[in-house]
Amino acid sequence: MATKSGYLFGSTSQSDPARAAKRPSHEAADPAHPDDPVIPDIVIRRLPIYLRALDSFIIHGIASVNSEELASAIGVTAAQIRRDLSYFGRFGKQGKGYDIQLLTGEIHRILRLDRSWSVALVGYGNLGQAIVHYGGFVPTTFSIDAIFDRNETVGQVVNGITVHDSADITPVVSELGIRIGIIAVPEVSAQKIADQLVAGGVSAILTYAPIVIKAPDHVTVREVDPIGAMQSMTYYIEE
Amino acid sequence: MATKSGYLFGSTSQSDPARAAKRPSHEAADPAHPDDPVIPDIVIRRLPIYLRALDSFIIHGIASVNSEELASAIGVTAAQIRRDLSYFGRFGKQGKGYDIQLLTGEIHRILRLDRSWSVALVGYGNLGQAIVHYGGFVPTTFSIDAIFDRNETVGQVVNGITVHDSADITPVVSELGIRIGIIAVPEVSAQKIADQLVAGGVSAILTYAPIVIKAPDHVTVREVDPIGAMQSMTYYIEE
DNA sequence: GGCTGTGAAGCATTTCACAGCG
DNA sequence: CGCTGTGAAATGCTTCACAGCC
Repeated sequence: MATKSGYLFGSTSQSDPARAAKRPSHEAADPAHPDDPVIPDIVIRRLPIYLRALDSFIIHGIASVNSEELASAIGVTAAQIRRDLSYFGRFGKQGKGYDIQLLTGEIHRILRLDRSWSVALVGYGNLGQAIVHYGGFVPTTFSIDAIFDRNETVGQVVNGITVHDSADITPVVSELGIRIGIIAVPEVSAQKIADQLVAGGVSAILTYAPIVIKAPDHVTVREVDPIGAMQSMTYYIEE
Repeated sequence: MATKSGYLFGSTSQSDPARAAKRPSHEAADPAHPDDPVIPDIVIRRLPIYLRALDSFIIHGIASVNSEELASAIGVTAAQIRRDLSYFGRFGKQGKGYDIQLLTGEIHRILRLDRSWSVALVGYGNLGQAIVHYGGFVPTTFSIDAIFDRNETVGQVVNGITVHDSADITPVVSELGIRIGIIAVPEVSAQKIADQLVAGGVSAILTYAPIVIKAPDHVTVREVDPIGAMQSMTYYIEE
């Protein structure tokens, strides 16, 4: 359905602009929470950051934090944290703060990270291989269950799964019921790959290709754009 | 000095929150353009996207576009493009639109991409290697001129440059006059690496480590966070 | 007493809509 | 006549500030 925020395109993501009527639309597709007061996408994108900070507190053996402490760990204001969380419920205790274990659980539930998600990776070149072997995926709830590419890598077995030909994206993704796709192919083929993923039933796409991926409204697209990030930082470098 | 926008942390970046007084502060450091009416960081972060779209038009042999065409190629509104560009000058022609060659040149100048920038890469594991071998860097104005790591990779020669020991970041970066650093090391060492880079004179940091990097105000930090992007997309996946 | 949750206020960004130039 | 550039309006997000619960 509709979309969210739109200040910039998010850390990623994009889409059509003034499509229907308003909503600058981009990155986000409609929430699977039609009833909610429509939570800003910006808030949704901050939740993973809160999660990381909470993890860090847990590791340090801390059991509860107040909004002030959490805020300074992340680099935002305490009011923002309280406001963000208030969109979803009342997780704190006056005079106390937030129980970290509890809050972590709530955020996981909100983001639907309290289950595991199958992911399809398209493109098994340098980047794709780095993604597969990246340890950072392990502690998360995502598991790469299908890999696609063309050329010689097809047929190769990685982590127990066979690299399929990109031509089979739609049927394989559909068969496996995969809802998340990662695009790690060159720009020229990115849009086509996205279309195939969508046709296979994917509704969330993370793309590393530096182009604006067009997708239906119900598909969320986020873009990882290190080059763009660098190109915008040079603006601020003082000589 | 100060900072920019702050809606989320940008596609990346972050920093302290209510540091001085207001400005949510984050990602951006003061512009090297103290006189300008202070351009929103969000606008700066969109310029690389405009650049990509313009490139694509050039490749297709198109010489000029109006705001409407450019907008629909990117997925934003025409008004936004006109407003964004108006922060920097008047690059269009009424009744005509924008000359692509000219506009590309102007944006390059604005972002200071009309020169080449030396970059230091810290971390030469899977990710670091993928970054070095990533073709996407070639057509840009960035060149990795120093690589750092620990362990066995030290001393190895890559693309003509030797992998230095991370202990030497500060002196080497300083010696080479490098102003941009890329952090591709595990979370635990990321902050320390950032400190070393800053001590060496770096004022723009692109980090792949999923933690909030603290840096002085004059340093711009942008974060690439694929895991966070995925964790926030699951919110929208409809069953 | 401390700290959350939240109206209301304050800002920032986007969009409208149109005067006016080429 | 088309399309830019831009006041002014609209929208959206963040921060203030405080009532009220633990």
